[in-house]
Amino acid sequence: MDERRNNLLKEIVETYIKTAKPVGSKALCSKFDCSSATIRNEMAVLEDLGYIEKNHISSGRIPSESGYRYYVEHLMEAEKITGSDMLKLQQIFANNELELSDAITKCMEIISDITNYTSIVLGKSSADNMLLQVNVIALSANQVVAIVCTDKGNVENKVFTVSETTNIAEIIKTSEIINKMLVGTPINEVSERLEIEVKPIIKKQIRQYETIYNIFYDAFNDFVSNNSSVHINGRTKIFEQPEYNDVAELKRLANKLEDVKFIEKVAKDNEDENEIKIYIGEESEFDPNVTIIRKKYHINGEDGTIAVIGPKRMDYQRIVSLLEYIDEKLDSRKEQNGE
Amino acid sequence: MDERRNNLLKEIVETYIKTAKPVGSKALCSKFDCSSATIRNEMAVLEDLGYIEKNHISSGRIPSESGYRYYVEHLMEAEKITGSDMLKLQQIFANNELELSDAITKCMEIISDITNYTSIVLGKSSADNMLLQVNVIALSANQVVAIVCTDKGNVENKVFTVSETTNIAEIIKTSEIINKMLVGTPINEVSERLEIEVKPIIKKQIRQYETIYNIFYDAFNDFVSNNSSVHINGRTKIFEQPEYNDVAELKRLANKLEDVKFIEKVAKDNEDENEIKIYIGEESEFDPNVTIIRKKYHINGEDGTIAVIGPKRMDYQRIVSLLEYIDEKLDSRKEQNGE
DNA sequence: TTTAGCACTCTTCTTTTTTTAGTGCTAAAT
DNA sequence: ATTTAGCACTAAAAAAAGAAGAGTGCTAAA
Repeated sequence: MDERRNNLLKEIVETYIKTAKPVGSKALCSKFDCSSATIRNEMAVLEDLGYIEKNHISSGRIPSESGYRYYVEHLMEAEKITGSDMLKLQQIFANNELELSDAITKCMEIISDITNYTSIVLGKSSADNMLLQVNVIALSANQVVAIVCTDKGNVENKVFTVSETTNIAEIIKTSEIINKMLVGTPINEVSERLEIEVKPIIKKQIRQYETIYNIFYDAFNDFVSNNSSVHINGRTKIFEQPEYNDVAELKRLANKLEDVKFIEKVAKDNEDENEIKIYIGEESEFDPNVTIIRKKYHINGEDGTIAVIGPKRMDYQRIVSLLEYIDEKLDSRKEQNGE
Repeated sequence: MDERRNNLLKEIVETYIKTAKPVGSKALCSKFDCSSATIRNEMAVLEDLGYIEKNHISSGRIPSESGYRYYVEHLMEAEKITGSDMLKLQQIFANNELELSDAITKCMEIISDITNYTSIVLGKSSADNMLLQVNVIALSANQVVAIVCTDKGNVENKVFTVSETTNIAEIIKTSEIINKMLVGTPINEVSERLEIEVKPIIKKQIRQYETIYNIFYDAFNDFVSNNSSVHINGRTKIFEQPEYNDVAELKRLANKLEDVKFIEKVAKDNEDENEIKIYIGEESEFDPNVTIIRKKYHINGEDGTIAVIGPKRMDYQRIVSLLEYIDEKLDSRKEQNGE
């Protein structure tokens, strides 16, 4: 891979990103000051190396997955964010009243809007949350709402209908017992300790302990299963990309983008590193025709992930610079808040 | 419209619903024991009346919007729900532990699954909710979570980062003042009364009243703007219908189905009646190519709407019977709960 | 090493032809 | 007064054929 070859591959990738059309040799000669035949010879080498491929024998070339990978690792310039992109995000961070988590959500909405890709914010992974407090509020003679709050500020609530004979005072008393015994317990262990430690206690003190136990058991279970916040913006934006011009393909992808659990799974960043990560095509584990770019973030001691889903032919440079910009701004705000 | 003509229209509508293909005269003669020419004569009349139309001069007929309307109003049999459909919903209501609102959500998921249409549950229209209680819980030295609860059991929470110098005790004191003064206030009037009545009071008692006032003001505002629950199931199910075989059409509809606010608006049932309502094509105000069927429900003193969005060529009978079944079950559970 | 030249391959677009499903109308039959 | 058989006619969809275009690979000369 000498310099010219690198430049050629870079040019092919970037042209294809811009036009979505296979790149032919003739279109490139002016840029490289040589004949199309020379370009063709070089292209043949790049094809042997597996970086580019063609749809059929006489078409122009498109980057292969390893071509894109080579591009993002060696060729892409870590260009600064463009002025107009920056402007739009700046406005969000200019508002100091805005909580950081809301700022991130807003940023990702904007990114989806300006880039026509799907963007995702995964926050509140309650996994390592601890129980801080459980409140019970009576709504009427036979309805109560149980509110569970964790140390990271995640709150879930559940309304319960109880029979008229159930004593609401007893429910509240039970909540006090739980607060005394279980505060600080990791939220996914609460159900277990509730059964083993709390149930025997309330059995003695509470008349209708069975019914009441079930209320809290359900409330905590609901917490664990519901408590993840996913924001998906512009789910259908990706369809505007010219490669999605086939009904079957469109339906296939639309279905996948419907499945929040699946998106959550592939977008979630469990790794330790703090870098921007790029998953191209098959690597994405979401769909062979998309690329996912994602970045972990930390605010208030909680982890989250922001991610962008676009076609493999996505504007890597732009997305990377946008995500980096958000990260910078986040850091400077955190310093400002003295964290 | 004599009997034969009614039967003919019914047959045309139902055949088209089943096959999605224009219905020709020949296919109908066996059912009516006459020649195709006779059918053609009758069809010409139905066309003059505006109940059926053809795509081009030599195609079979498809029902027009007024044809569908005539069908649902005069021809459709109020058939009982089929056994297999009933079975699936029965399982949900069999579980007496399940809160009714969760049961409805589950039912609509099932309906979307078994019918391949999009289904919607609109609940929690906090419009006529009253403030029941506001709680503040400290998470750390500079973070608090404010939890707002209404008399109907709607709960929203918001995390606030405050500067180290803000006294959390003062925040909690403010929440107590609010609880004393504003409990029972309709939720959408709370912000106003907070400004006019509460602000002057806390100005005297609370040192950092400006910052703290803003926290509560934001929390209530968030409540009003966030607090509507919309569940949309199978957003892309409708694409499985054979009429959606055109990329442009698909994108158009996919975009509309992305817009939760818009769906909420068209699905919401503000009218007084308690009947199942059917909006065909243009009537839907959502999209000329879809039908929306919806039904109001009441549980625990709150209104909600369930709705199904499908092609105009949707299985009216089936959806109506499914929604009726849910309504029946709801009623019997409410009696059981003594409401 | 580069380049001009040329045959060759596929795709895409346009046009033409064929097939098919259905109609409307007329005139005869019931 | 209906119903029906018969037939000419239409439009769409499918298949076939032709023409144009974009791009390649290879060879041989520069």
